[in-house]
Amino acid sequence: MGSEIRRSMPVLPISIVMQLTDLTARQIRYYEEHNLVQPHRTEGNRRMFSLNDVDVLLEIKEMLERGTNMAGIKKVFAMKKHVNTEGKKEISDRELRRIMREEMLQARSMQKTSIRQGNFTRFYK
DNA sequence: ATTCTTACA
DNA sequence: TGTAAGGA
Repeated sequence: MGSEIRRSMPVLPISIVMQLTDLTARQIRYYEEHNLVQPHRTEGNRRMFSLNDVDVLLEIKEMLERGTNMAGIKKVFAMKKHVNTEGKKEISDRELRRIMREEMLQARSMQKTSIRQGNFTRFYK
């Protein structure tokens, strides 16, 4: 598992990440404030992103384009973390229930958006 | 030349 | 979210 360390290596300055994701510096910093990404900092306080960070930002961008707001994105990532932590092989009924509950809360937290955006099935791939 | 933080006619 | 201001 040496490719993983490489993907986690902080080597990209924000200008490059902007080009790679088509996100503005403002947006990237904003998502960091919400702890969706945690870029490394250089001695001069410059942000340095890893390829994994870029992937996360791309996922955020896609969800944004689908109409998901910050609240929804945060919940999705929180769910992902739990799913990954507890293994994607067997998911207990209890966990499935919790995930579905989170989905409902997410849908409720968003104005008129349908549960379409919360289709959690994509977290199992 | 770049990026950072803070703040909002 | 954009953008101006003032530092680093």
